[in-house]
Amino acid sequence: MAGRPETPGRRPARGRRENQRLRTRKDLLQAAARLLETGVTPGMDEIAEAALVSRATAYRYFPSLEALLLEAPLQAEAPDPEQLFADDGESDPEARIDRAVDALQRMAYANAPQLRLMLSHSLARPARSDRPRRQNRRTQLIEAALEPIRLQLTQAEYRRLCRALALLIGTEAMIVCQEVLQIDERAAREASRWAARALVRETLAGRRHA
Amino acid sequence: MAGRPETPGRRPARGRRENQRLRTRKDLLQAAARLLETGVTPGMDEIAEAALVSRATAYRYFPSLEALLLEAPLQAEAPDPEQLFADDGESDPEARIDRAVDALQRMAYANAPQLRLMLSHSLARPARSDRPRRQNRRTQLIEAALEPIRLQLTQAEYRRLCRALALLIGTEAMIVCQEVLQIDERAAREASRWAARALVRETLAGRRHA
DNA sequence: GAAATAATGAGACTATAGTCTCATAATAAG
DNA sequence: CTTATTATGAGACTATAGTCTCATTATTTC
Repeated sequence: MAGRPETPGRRPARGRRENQRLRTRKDLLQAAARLLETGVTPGMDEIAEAALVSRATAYRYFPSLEALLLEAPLQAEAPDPEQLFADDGESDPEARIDRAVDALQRMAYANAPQLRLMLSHSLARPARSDRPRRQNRRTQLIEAALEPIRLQLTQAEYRRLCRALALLIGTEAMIVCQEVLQIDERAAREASRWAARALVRETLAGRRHA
Repeated sequence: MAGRPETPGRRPARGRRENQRLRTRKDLLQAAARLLETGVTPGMDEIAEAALVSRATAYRYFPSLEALLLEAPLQAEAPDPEQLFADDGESDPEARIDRAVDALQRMAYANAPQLRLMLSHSLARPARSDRPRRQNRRTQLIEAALEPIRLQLTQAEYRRLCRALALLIGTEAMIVCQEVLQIDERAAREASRWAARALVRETLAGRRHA
């Protein structure tokens, strides 16, 4: 029989021809990632061809082009929050936010074409519970950056600040800068950075005066 | 000859059969808007059928499905900046920003399904000069709100503030609140509003201390 | 090595976006 | 009314996403 070679939902079945399947899967994801870096949405044909695999096989491993693109590895990964603040004892909250904003926005721009596509696909249909949720890198990064001042704030203040900061960074902020403001990456980073600092400053100032 | 009936780029040619063309165009846009409100992306076939027009005619008026969807009228229109600040002499910049943020976010949530689709389409492919640009309501609204304090700021300060505010409102901010933060409309408006006020306050405070 | 099993390739098939051509219907001008 | 002009409808055509079937190839097992 033709059959599916380990459709995502199936159990591992680790005894039988696992390496071959893992290699095919990896080849597809790598080919997709390579093509995505060009900024043009690759078709299933192109990806399959680049992976030296037939189109039918590609569909055996991924139920749709979208699923493949969503799993394609990012060119530059988001920095690990732990690691970003691990080396030094920097406790100035503005400096820490600065670093987080900078790291995330650089990552976003480095993966701009792919992130745009991922967002586009996730918006194409109304949220469904069975659909894989989109990754969320920014919340962890923001919380890590605010860690030193968390206890100085009420829960309401902290939550309010976290939410506002989430609006200033990540894929969506990049989109606004590209499509609406039409400014380059450097100016975009500048804008996010200034706003983030200002919100932290404002929060702490309000705390002191209260 | 078959011919195009006033392709967007052509000159008005206002003498010859203009009403017929305007009516067809309006019918297409209205049909698209009606279908979009269901939250599902309509196909050109569906729109043309709903507009009682052939598919070929639809393509004569709009170069692509995307172009049609981008021009489709929103269910609740964004408030006219002039009108929003016309009636009273409110000059407190924070109050004005408050009003602008509130108005735009209410509009965004009222048109959430359609705006999500519009954004999705505009992200699906890399920006191309021949592709219809997306609408931009927020910039005008922000500038109108900041009008009373514009002269108190340097151009750099003003531009910086405008850019930062653009990150806090509009479709993308709504997306972040829905998908990343997963908060309801009221909490989202609250977040945008507080952040916008804080940035205005911070800008003016920095001005005074300088 | 031979048999059973699983992955793959080739290709037919459907659906929708978009293009193009030609015939027809509606309108304006004489 | 007649004629030229213009919008429209019908349908053929290409391209790509996605599905499905079947033969072939590669791997495992005995």
